[in-house]
Amino acid sequence: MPPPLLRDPATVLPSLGAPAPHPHLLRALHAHLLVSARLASPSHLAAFAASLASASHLAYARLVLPRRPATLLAHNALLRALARGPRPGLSFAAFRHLPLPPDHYSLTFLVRAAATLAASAAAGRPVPGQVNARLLAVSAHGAAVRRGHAADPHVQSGVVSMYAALGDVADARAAFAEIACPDVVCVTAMVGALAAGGDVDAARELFDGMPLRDHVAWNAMIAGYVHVGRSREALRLFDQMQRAGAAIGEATLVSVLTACAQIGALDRGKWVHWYMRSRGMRMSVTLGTALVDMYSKCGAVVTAMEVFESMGERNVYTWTSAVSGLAMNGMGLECLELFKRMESAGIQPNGVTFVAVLRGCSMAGLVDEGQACFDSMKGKHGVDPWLEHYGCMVDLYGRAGRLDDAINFINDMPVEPHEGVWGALLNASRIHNNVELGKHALDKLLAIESQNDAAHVLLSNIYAESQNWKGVSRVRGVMKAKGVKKVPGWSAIEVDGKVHEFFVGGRSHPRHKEIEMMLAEMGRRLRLQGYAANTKEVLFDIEEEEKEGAISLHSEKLALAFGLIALPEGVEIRIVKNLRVCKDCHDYTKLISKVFNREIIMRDRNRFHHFKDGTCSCKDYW
DNA sequence: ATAGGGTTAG
Repeated sequence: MPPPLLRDPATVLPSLGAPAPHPHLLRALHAHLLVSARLASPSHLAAFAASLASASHLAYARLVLPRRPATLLAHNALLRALARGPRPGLSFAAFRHLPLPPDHYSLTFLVRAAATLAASAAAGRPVPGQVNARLLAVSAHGAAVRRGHAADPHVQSGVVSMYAALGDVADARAAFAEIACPDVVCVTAMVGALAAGGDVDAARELFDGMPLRDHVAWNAMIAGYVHVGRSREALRLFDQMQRAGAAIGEATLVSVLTACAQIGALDRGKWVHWYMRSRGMRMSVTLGTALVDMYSKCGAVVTAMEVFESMGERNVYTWTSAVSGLAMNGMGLECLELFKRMESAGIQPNGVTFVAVLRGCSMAGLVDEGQACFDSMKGKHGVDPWLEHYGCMVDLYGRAGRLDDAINFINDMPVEPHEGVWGALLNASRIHNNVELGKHALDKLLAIESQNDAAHVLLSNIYAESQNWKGVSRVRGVMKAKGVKKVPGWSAIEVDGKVHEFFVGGRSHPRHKEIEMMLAEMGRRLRLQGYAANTKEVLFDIEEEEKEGAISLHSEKLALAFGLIALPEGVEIRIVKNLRVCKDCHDYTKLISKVFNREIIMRDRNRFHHFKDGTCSCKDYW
């Protein structure tokens, strides 16, 4: 009786991500295959070759394969295993040494290998073997053309997404244009390529023109909207997808959850969670991670942690989401604790994880702990600090008022400081009203990036907070002269599952009349409490919103007024803003929470503010 | 007897 492993060639195939079979097992397997004469069967040989190729047993595969009559089946199995393995670049070596002419299967595997390498390179991950992803992509495409398989639909769709993974929309377009009669898969690949390149409108046009859309096509389009931050459109498309009766699967829900996270659509996010449970969907790592992210970005950090704890399998993304969620919600100590748990669990943190922990420490004023984390990066975890991490450290010292430490840290940096480092110093100067240091940081910042909008706005706010109105108008003049563009700010609020978006000074909401009346009422009641706008027409929103005269209002005030009208008493008001909240709006919201006796949860670009009884969870430290 | 497009953290 052979071991169960040998009954079917398929069972010998390595599953993705599985550890490499132990050499002893491979030798035993080899012996069995030889003795039972199964190695003469091409399918068994193919399965065995794939098993050998699954990791570091490539040499063994090279030893076994040439001793048998060459079959493309076995060699394709090798290519397939290599393309899906940890070092896809090895497919190219195997391809070059093929003893037979490759077929359309071989080319499909080669293209997939190139696409995987391209994706790694685009993500900034080191490519094993130090290969040039673009060179390999072009050579894979070229091989397909030379071998006469460039017209195979499987190869074509792969080539389109391969160029998309490289970030080369023009080449993806060119490859797509060559397809005489693109099928639904090829068109979907192109929709994804256009969306990844940022041109979602072109993607949408292509999508709308599709004679037939399957669920993957819908997913590609929804993900495209999410990718460029047009989450409301993503959610609208998801509604249409359901009405169209397309199959809703994991990939769809992950994109929908990402959209909910972006705009703080907690009710919709909860609905997805409910939907998963009602359909008995498995909580995969990806789906669970998306849920943790959604709940924490919607301010429901307790639920986020419940989901996190309930997950059977967690990877570095899951842990990082949770660490980042705690940081964002101002729970610096808990964030640090979870990070330590991650270390004990043997999950290797990466650069993104460290950005999250350092930000958590920074927001909670945990200077020594943050310093210890930073010091452990390289030695203990083998993670080389990025410029972002240096920026986090300057932020950590600077926020805590240790401006000298921040400056010394910058002077001791082994690399040239980038705009983020100077930006952090500039922000620290603002918090601690150090105009001189702020000017210095700004000079450095503008020398690197003269069009930096946030820098100008920050300097203006430093002047404003120290009542230097001349300085403020000078900065504004400079901005106008240079044509520095400001990102428009928005605030979103969800009411009955519908997300309402407000822009600065906006009047386009259907209930704008009521909002105006509510704003007047809010102002009247605040004045009774002694509130006076601490800055008249001069204070910018911390980043880019501009206040133009007394009638213009920051978007969060509009959203807040609408929340007071549309949400019943006792229900907390949740607002999500794309920029940082300014001091005036922060003071205003604190008082509103007291005067109207409402809990207000506001997420800005960096963190959450939980307002209650006239105080904020950030302790005015942001 | 092997194959293509869509999904997670800053």
